Amino acid sequence: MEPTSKPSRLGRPLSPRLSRQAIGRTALAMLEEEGSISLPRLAERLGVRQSSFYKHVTGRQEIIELARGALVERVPAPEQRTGSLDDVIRQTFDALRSAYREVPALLPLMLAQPVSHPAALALYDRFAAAFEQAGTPAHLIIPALEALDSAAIGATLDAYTMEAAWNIGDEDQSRYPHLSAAQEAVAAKHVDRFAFLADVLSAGLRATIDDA
Amino acid sequence: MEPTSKPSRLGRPLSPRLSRQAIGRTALAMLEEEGSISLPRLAERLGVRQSSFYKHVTGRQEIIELARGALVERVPAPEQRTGSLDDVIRQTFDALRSAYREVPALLPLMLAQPVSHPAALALYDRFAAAFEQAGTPAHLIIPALEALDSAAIGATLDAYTMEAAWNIGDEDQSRYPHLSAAQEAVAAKHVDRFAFLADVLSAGLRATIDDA
DNA sequence: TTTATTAGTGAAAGCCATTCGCTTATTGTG
DNA sequence: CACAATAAGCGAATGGCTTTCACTAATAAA
Repeated sequence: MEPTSKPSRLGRPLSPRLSRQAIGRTALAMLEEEGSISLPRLAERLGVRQSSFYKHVTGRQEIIELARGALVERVPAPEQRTGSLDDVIRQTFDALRSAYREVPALLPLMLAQPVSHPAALALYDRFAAAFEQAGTPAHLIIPALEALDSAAIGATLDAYTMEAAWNIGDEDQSRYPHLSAAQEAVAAKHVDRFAFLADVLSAGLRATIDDA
Repeated sequence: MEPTSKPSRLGRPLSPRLSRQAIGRTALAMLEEEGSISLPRLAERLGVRQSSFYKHVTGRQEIIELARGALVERVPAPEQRTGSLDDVIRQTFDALRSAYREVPALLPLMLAQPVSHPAALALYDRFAAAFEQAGTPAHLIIPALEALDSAAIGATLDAYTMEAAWNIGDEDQSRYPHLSAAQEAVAAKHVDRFAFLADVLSAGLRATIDDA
């Protein structure tokens, strides 16, 4: 006879079908594939009715927070024990950007609520440790992290949302002459905006930190 | 007899009660005061039923875009004709940040969709002109603007959302030692995160632009 | 004057998040 | 070992949301 799995339509199932981790991971996958989260569809994916979520979670917001956790799980720890400030800056920026770029649709949801998932806090803690070890003054660590995080988020959203957007409609080019000229120039030179941002942040952070 | 105003429950009203501008401005006000937009409540504010919106607008998304337009209307044009690159950088960052800080709740909504409002494009065009005039190479204007915009958005959201957030729960401080140490240090020194970001961007952008 | 268009209304459809009472399995206690 | 307490599902219902569509009355055009 079947040990676990499918039968029994009513009452507690033989083995649990949900867990906070499974919810977070599936929500993240749904965001990647469909671009949004809805509880009915999420429930369907997990072979469960929507009302079941509330045994594991207080509501939609917490599911988004679990998706953040699932995303953060993918970010690798900072590499080596000893790195220059430049290395740390670039590794941090790179790690954040790589994570975000795979699920841009999560960003607007994430940004609408505070960070509370332990895995996310732990990740920031690891980054803070790396900055500390690279000699950053304690009072500048958080500002530096915020700068990198903001830039990574912004760059991801720009690539995701804006790309098509301020590619201005052909006939309207004359309305925004400076903008469309700049647009053409950046396209012609295939500027790597991500590398540009990394350079800006590295130069700016190093200068400002050493100044202090 | 009353020339315009209230009577007539059915059919076209004597004078129009809605306009795209009014919708955008009221939506922005609602975001400032209530922190979110809903069409029923927006309709109530405007003395109208929700279905009326669809005579002026294709849907919720477009209303958000109109709110972006209303926000952008508040941003002053770049000051003087001739400014150093540093001036332009700081004025741009400042203008964006000042606008965003008054309606942080709009940011997650804005970020979920492309920029299409003419006033917003016109604003970016003015910024592009200022960079151009300050001698920025054409292919770096857009990347520089994106960097400033991202940073302004990130700084605003950090102040709005995170403040309470990675103020870690007291008992959990030991779980994130580096983060909470950094948190204490930044609090003790009253670091002005906004000024820090402005310095980082200014130094970084100038270095990277002059390099090219 | 007639006709077309415009800007409102009202009702309804369909999605969504959330709550609650119910059922069945598991866990802990005397 | 019985048996209470708890845990994890389900089903149904509520209330909010966006959007659509047929309607009505005022204005603009022919």
